[in-house]
Amino acid sequence: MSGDTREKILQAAFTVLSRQGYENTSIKEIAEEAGVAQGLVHYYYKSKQQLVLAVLEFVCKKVELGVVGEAGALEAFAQTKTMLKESRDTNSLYIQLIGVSLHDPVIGPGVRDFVRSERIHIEEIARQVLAEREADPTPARGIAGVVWAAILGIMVQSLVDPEFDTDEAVDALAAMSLSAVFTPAPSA
Amino acid sequence: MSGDTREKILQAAFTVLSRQGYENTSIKEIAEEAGVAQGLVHYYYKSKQQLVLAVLEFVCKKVELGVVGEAGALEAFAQTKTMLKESRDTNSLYIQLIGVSLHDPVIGPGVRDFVRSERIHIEEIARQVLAEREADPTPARGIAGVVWAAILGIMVQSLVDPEFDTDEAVDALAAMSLSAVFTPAPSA
DNA sequence: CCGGTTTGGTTGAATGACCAATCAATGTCC
DNA sequence: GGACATTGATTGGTCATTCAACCAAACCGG
Repeated sequence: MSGDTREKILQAAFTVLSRQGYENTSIKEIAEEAGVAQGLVHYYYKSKQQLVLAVLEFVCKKVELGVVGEAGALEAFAQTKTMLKESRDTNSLYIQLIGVSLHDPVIGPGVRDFVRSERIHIEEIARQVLAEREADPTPARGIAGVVWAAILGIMVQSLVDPEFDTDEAVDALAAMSLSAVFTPAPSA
Repeated sequence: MSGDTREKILQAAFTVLSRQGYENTSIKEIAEEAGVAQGLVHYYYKSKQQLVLAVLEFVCKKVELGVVGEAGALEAFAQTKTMLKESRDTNSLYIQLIGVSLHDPVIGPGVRDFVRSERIHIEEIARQVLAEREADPTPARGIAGVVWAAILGIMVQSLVDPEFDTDEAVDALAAMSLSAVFTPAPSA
């Protein structure tokens, strides 16, 4: 039952990390939560960092979206809204790891690849929307960068500030993104 | 020379934090960098967390912007560009502390207030731009939330991914923000 | 002008705790 | 009997925080 234990550890790690945060979480606590011996955690994951990266992948598989198409962009924003409401624990872990990644040689590359793939996903959506309007696809990359950035920033605000109006922000983002499609950007 | 030592400690703390990151930084190292005894750090700052919060305030005073007005919005985006290039250390600390704040009762409120005040600052600019166009000021709050969010997200990408094109993203953000002023958002 | 005293600043060693990672030993299934 | 899975004690550190002692300068009564 190897794959089973592996997953048990991942799930336990996520639980403890969500409750206590990265730097207040010890391998010992994760092992206890999973009901296994401390050494077993290191048997499956060479270091705490690799474990945490695996946890990030593990919990983000569940959140993955799969939208494309015309009104699909609007659909994607709607999904973003519920994601911001319902995956708070996952998002919280994500933000934390971004912070850690800035000074950790293992987590750094892992998070960077993660961020890239998300942005590229958004870029594809942007490209499709632009194609449907028969507009120049060039600004897609810049727009995707901004949209990803905005979603992350909204995520941060909704986690940090309980009074922040998340839906309002996502609506504003949707409006800004779509209006940008009509008025081409002035080049620097 | 009390205020002097205080500042020496803050500066040293920033140096070490920038080099090593929050969780790899010990009070001992900060004291060494400042050339004082370990105990002195706790004499001025009751805990590591309060010290780090003070550092954030200390380094952000230097970055503060003071722009308003018509083309002032464009000016603000230009300033944002150079801020993203030149204050990387400060930004890195900021992002890290956001992550830590999610599970720290001392740093949490500190960062939250920080984020709020920044967003309010942007909201004022947005309100002025809308006023000049004689448009409805209602969407200012939502727009400000998105603009702050986007700047933070761009900051993250530029720190995490060396291949990220920061200027392109800021240009796209400027274009999106300004075009949003003309086409009012559809309400949910 | 001068002893003594208070006060604020400063020291560095000691405390008590915690942790990631290792490893030899044990168990379990084929 | 061998490979994989699991144990938990051990190792070698690290850390934030506390504390008793030390120092110097300002202060004050005489």
